[in-house]
Amino acid sequence: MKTFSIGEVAAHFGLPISTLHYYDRQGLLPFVSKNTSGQREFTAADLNLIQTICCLKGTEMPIKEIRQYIDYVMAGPATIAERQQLLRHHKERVLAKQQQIEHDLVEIDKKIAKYDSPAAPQMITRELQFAAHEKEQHHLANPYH
Amino acid sequence: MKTFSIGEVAAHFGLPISTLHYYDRQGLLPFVSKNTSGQREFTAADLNLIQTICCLKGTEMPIKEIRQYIDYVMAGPATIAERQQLLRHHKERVLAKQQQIEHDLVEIDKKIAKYDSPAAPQMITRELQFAAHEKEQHHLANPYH
DNA sequence: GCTTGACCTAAACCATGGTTCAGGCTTTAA
DNA sequence: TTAAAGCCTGAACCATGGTTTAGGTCAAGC
Repeated sequence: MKTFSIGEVAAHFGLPISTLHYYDRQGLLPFVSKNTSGQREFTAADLNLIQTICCLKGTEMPIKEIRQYIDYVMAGPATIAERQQLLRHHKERVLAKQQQIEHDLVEIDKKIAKYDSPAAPQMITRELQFAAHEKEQHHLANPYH
Repeated sequence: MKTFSIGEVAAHFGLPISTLHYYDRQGLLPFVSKNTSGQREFTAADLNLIQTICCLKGTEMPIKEIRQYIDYVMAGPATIAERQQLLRHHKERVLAKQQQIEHDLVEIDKKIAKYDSPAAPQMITRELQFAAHEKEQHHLANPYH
């Protein structure tokens, strides 16, 4: 079982090295050791934890919260309940966001479908006219061209 | 059909007024007119467009791209194809991101389940020991406690 | 043994998406 | 008719999540 250089790890996860440095600075990689000449050596276990970090980041967990999670991990088995709570809470947020996106996508799909209709130019022209009319009614400048 | 003040619109969409000002500065609200004394008056049609902006923002479309879309809208029916392409492209990106999140959530769920097991403390202690062992093997400092 | 590519840190820089502040007009309700 | 609340602009400020630069050390191949 060999160890990996930062360049290898970066390539493996498709991240710039600078991002790994940044994560380290933010306290996300306290588990990564350095060899006697100061270079980071990543073990297999390290890669697993970085994989987890990538999952959390991929689901938009803020760095500070990832850091909290990592701190729990570093503290050993005593923090299992806290880790679980943190992950559960995160999961709920992500699911809620997924729901909202789902909803927004429906609206966007409606727009796409509308633009697909052969009657789209007429409909849109009418809408534009109505909008202009509405402005006029209220003695407002017409911003449409 | 009345018009709405910026405060009313902000309340309606659950946004700070400052965000609407910001959007206007970024060119997202060229369709909003001002009355003779310089205050914005939002019409019903304006609210519809802002609703669309909220959908795009809710699905993480960057401001610049929302602006492009709005520019197309302002240009009238001639840009229907461009609007559709923009929305289709956006939709694809959102779906891809949803997929990736789905995948990440599975991993997170595994963690949660693992922490749920009564054997979790033992498992985690063993993992920790193994990680420490791996470090030792490579003559690296043990960062765990 | 020397060059080249990989790595190190610290600090500066950057883009994005806002928020806050200052100073001044407008509208509304007492 | 006047005070309070609401709106205006421009500019400064901020947090987040990195990236870039500078100046130096380290390691691998020739």
